[in-house]
Amino acid sequence: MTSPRTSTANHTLFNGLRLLELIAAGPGEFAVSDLAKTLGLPKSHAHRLLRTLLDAGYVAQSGDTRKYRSDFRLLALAGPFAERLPLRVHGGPVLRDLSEASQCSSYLAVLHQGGPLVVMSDRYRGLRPAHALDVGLRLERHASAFGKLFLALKRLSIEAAELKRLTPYTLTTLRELRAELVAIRRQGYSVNRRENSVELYSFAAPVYNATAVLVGAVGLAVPIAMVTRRGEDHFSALVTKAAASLSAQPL
Amino acid sequence: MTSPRTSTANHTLFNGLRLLELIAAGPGEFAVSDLAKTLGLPKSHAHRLLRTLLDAGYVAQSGDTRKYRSDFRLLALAGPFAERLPLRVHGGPVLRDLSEASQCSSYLAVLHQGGPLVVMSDRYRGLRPAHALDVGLRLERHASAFGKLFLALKRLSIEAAELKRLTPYTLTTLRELRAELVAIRRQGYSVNRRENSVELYSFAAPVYNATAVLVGAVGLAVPIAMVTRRGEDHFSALVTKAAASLSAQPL
DNA sequence: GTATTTGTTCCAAATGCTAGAACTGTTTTG
DNA sequence: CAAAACAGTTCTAGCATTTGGAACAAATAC
Repeated sequence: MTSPRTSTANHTLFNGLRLLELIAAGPGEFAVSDLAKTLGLPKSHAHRLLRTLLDAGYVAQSGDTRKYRSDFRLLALAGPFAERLPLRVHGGPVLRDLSEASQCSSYLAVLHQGGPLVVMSDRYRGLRPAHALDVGLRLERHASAFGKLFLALKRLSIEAAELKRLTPYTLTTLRELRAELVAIRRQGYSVNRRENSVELYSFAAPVYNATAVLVGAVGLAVPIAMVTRRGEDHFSALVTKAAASLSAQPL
Repeated sequence: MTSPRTSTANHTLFNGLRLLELIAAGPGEFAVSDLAKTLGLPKSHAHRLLRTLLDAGYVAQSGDTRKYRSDFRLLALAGPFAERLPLRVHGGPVLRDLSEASQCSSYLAVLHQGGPLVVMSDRYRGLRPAHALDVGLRLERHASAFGKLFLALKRLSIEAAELKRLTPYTLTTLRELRAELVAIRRQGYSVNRRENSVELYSFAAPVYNATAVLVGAVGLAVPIAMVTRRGEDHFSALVTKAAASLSAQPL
């Protein structure tokens, strides 16, 4: 949902989807008033939309607090689609192996509407903290390993206005970013060095299908302590190997 | 989506969601005319709804055939919700082990709006055929192992009209079904013997949380050939064990 | 080459959505 | 403990929005 309203689109459906996204994204329950405020809608209107989502089975209402939360029907929407995605089908074992080998959270992402979007994740069992990337999340193009990888390999254009500073390490000038993209194209993988969160490094490598078309990328989020101990090369080698093994599958 | 329209609900949102479900469920692409016909809407109206879904990023349009298909944004809806479900989080390894041990497809289901709904699936690698149950699918209450299990343990009421015959083995009288439910309560698991598809047996066992509340069930779909070879007890023991190990987790 | 599809655009009519105010119950506050 | 503030829900009436038939162009079938 980028623009609040487009030329000729269905207002009701659009707002209903925004509402559903909001409830689906956050954990826990949501009050009507808060939802209405967030979306800039009158309370009664939000309430009506909620009732429709309720009837359709996408949200449920807590019996006592009267607040709204996601309901299981939501799974019916994305489930079949997700299960048919070749990248996800074959990516499961690859991510599992990668998480096992690196002892970190691993991810699969695709390029969607010009930016990276997480389509699968697998976290190393035993390691809690660094599991911030939910499936469906869109990442910053200039401050994520996935984003920089796609910018580099698809040679996408980007404007200076987009380069928002997120940490002291974020690349905020086109000059810096362009140099980085050249390096990424040369080495075949990308590294995000605390550019998005000061606690994390991340790595990403491209996945190609049988006809050599870029179809996605494999990624890895690594706490800084682990990077200083094992070195960047260790992790970049792991993601590159994982991406290569996924590229060998029939995608 | 049970009833076509409810008393006081948003028509546009409701139809838009039905449209999105339709596209998300089926594989491949969909033509505007077919979608309109299926939903009983005028073509121009369906087209407008599609444009809204397009703008929102939930569907994409093929450049040449002009047909519509699901797009990645769909994952953003269910992704975060699915990843936070304790049953799914802890169920992954359990289903994997179960699929490995049984060499069959295994499933996780919950009770939703009075019927069983698949929330996770894992198919045994190497075995293609019996992977019919998509995540999000709702099953027959009287002709599925999950359905009968929930009917038995939650003591739900069911009417004779619902007992549609699907195969020669389907239980189509309340008398038969009641006897079956008594047996299920006694043995603690349920078996579906070709009652839904003539090629499949299926097994289901209940999952309880720490406070002994029924929160879901573990299931297994087994081709008849394998049942005759290994016996029912083999598979019922496997699902029961898997369900017990999942019940031991913090759900 | 014709005829029947397809997806898309247009527009007028009225449906049904919108949003403010009123209502009821619960929680917070003085 | 009163009373005020705020929760979710219901009501209503005006008018913006959706609606759906018909017209359009392009692609496909015959």
